[in-house]
Amino acid sequence: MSRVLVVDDDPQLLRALRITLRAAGHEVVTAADGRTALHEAASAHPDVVVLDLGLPDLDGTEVLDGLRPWFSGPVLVLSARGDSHDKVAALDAGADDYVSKPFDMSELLARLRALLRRGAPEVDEPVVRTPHFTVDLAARQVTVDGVPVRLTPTEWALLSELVRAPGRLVGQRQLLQSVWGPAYEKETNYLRVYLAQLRRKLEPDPAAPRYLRTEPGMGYRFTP
Amino acid sequence: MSRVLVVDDDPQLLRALRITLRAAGHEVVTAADGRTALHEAASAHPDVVVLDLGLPDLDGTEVLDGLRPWFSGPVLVLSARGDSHDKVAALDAGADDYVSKPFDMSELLARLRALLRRGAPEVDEPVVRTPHFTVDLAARQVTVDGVPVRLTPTEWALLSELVRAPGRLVGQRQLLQSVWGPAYEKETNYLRVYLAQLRRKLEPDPAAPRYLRTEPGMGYRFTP
DNA sequence: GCCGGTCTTGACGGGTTCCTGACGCGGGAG
DNA sequence: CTCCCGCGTCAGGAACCCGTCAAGACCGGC
Repeated sequence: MSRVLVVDDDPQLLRALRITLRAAGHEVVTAADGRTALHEAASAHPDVVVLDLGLPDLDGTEVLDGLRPWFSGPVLVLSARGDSHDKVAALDAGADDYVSKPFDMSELLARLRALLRRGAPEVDEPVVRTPHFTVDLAARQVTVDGVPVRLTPTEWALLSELVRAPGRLVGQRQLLQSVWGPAYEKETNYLRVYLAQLRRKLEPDPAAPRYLRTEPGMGYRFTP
Repeated sequence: MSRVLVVDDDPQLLRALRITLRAAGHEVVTAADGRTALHEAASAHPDVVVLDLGLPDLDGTEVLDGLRPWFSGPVLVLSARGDSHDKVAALDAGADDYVSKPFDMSELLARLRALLRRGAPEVDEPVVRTPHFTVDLAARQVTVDGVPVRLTPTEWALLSELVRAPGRLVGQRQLLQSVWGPAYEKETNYLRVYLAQLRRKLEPDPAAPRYLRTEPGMGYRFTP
């Protein structure tokens, strides 16, 4: 899902964090001291940094100072010291959150989710393009060859569900459930009707779908 | 500097927070229960919300749910309960930070600074122009072909909400919520009435809207 | 109390969207 | 070869949504 750089000098904690973060779907990069941390942050392009303040070579604030001029992603600071003076110092040095050891792993994960959630909209590409049409998720607008096309609410709900998973197959149950609700899991003819309408509005040749393909018996797939 | 909405039912804490935040250079708006909180959040346009979870009328999560669909600024949750399950729940419900009572005031301020630092600068161009009329968001004035037009408070609230998102579709729920408050989510006829009034005052041809377009079933869109 | 402006509320006609059933086609199974 | 399931297509009626108008409620200033 997203890349996390974990900086800590305690190998045991590092290992625990790596396992937990992997299980939560993150890609994990680790560093055991400040110098490596700065190096890894530059080369691995993490989305978020988890930084222990008690490092053998550099002070935690020094790492933050080295990071902040060019790294714009969120930084979550871990520390054994819990008094508020340290927290204020770290937060004002550029940290986005501060968690005292010992900490609860599920809370750490939730705080990471909150940080990533906020960072995501900027990085996330809310506009999907194909050679023939573009879908702007944020503005809720579709244009074919540059001219805006009007979609009904149902058409839009269906299209956005497909476009949010480019190249991936989306099961008909999932489509029906997220557009019409859990009670309509069996009404596959709805899909046929509305897919046809979408293709008529978007595809260059609606009879030979190029972007909104159907996988017989399984579902549909949007291929940019 | 920035506007803070503080939601807490303890008048003493509310007063302390107001004084401290004022001293730190913030503008402070307060609410003592969930309903007022949602209403104030809609009308006062705060940059950040400090939300106590233990409110007399609504559950804290309900306030978050009412807030999140349209409020994009950071939310810092205060709570008397400190176990990690509550923290995870609040963070996953859309909170950006979680502080347990009793808390250190300087830490709260530092966390607010961190949240505001990351928050979008919101350097919106305060004056929006179209070939036919201009909207000055800062001066609260609209001119059509150079001549000022009088708008009622409700008309203005609706127009500014639309103009703040040029080209983007604004859902009718969001419009109703931010103009009339969360209790009016279903009164879509208000929108019809006031959109008609706005079009009569602004559009060159009110019968064929060019700038304030309606997307049936979804909402309205301002296109410059 | 009166009056002007503003906000709410209800009703109606016209247009659009949604659901539903029917039909034809094609490919795989028997 | 035939049957049958799944898919695409089409069309019609019901339900919904929107724009419009007007009358009553509300609230301030005078």
